[in-house]
Amino acid sequence: MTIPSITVDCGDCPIRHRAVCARCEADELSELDKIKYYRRFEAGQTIVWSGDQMEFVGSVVTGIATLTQSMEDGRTQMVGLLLPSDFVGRPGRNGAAYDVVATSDVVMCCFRKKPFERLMTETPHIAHRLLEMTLDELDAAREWMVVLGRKTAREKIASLLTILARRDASLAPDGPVGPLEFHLPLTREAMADYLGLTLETVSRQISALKKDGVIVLRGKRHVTVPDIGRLMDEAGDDADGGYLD
Amino acid sequence: MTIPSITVDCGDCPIRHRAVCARCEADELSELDKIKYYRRFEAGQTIVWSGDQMEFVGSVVTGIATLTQSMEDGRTQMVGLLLPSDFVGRPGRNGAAYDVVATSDVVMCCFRKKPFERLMTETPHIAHRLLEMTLDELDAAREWMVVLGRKTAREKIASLLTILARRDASLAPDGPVGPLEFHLPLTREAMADYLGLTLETVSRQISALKKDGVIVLRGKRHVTVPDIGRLMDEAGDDADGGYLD
DNA sequence: GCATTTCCTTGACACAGATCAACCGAGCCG
DNA sequence: CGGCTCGGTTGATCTGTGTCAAGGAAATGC
Repeated sequence: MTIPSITVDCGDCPIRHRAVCARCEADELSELDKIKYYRRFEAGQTIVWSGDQMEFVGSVVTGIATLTQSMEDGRTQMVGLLLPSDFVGRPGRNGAAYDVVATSDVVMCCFRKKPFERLMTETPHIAHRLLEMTLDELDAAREWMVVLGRKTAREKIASLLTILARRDASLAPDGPVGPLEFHLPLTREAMADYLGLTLETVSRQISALKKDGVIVLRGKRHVTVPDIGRLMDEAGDDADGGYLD
Repeated sequence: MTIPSITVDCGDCPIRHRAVCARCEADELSELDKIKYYRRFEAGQTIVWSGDQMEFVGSVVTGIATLTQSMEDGRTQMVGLLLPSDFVGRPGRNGAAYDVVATSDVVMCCFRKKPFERLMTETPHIAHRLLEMTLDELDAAREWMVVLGRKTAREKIASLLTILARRDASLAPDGPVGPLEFHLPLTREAMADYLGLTLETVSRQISALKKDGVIVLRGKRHVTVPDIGRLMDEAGDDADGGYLD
């Protein structure tokens, strides 16, 4: 539920990166440019396997990826959703802790890990940004723990839709005005994995929200939210995400 | 489920701090000592209210504290458990994001926030440690998301007991040898808040684990684990916490 | 065209965990 | 001592969500 607060214009990528990218600081421009490169992944492709070495860090430029963790018997829980501008990687760590999977076609703006880490240690400003970003992620993870531990299925769905709606709105140039519309970037099964539900329950609750007029569906993936306040009420959140800093 | 990996001997406190404390680096010794002080909190006392300014960061020296988040209707979810040596605070952030509550009497080794942040920006080593600690916490939070989203009540209890047992064992001088014993530092209600259950379910599952010989209780709070492997099986975890770095 | 696959919806039913309620034992206080 | 509170246990019952199953709609391939 973190709302992007620090964004920078990379100059190259068609998004505003959150936090770390070339051209964010004039000083580091040439250095970061030297170690920057792009990678493309196809929908369904696993970007990193849990436990593997990760040789890069970077940002999602386009597309959606997920962080998931699986139990031995196959139960899986998504622990993070990576939307455009989100950062991927564990600077200072060797192995990946989770599977990173491309849910749609994904383009990532990557930095080679070793040089990036060197740059990080030499550039307090970058280290500081990374700490901020990690604290944001920690906040988001803990916020999600409330969703997983205490919310009903309907509230869970509403919470997820609220995040996606706000995220889309914040990327739009003119901010959240009028009824929000967005494309659902996840299958029902992926939503279930994020919410700790089954796909059948997800489907039923979406149908229920539709029947009650909280959302309008065109096809199965295009969502219109006539009243974002109504949706947030359904999510059981405080009036506003509650962010402070 | 994070296993403490970096500990330092503070020289003053009767614990080995995780990560940041005076005397961890000779260079910063005098500086950190200047801004260090102790605070005592009574059981039940709220150390920080969500949203309030936090004027310190620090480590728990003795006692147990919890991080909790509440919904408007009173449902509460614990999002973190603070045991001796754990770090408290959000360097670089102003408001607290959660309630921090002392579950037992607590002594904290605190550093005044502003000077600590200054020191942090001037001392790459400290900044780097804080990033590592925050990544640890993020891993732990995400690990807990699997517990909340996908585990059964019995598995949840076993997961919590495993954490507490391992934490106690790692603090003991001779490591995990023979049957583990530890004091349950939480009420059934606090356990329920951590696990996304009701206190009745917690009580029932503990009784069931006791009946099945997975644990032995003396009184209501003293736990003996005859076979930690058995307990970990019950928790549904991979053979070992799965930590890599 | 038809077959196949993928994603989704809906129904019937089962069950894990919530809810409501009674009670126990220990500690504390007047 | 009696009365009270707090933390915990256990039983009876209810219910939200999981499970199992059937089938629909759209895309893809032959």
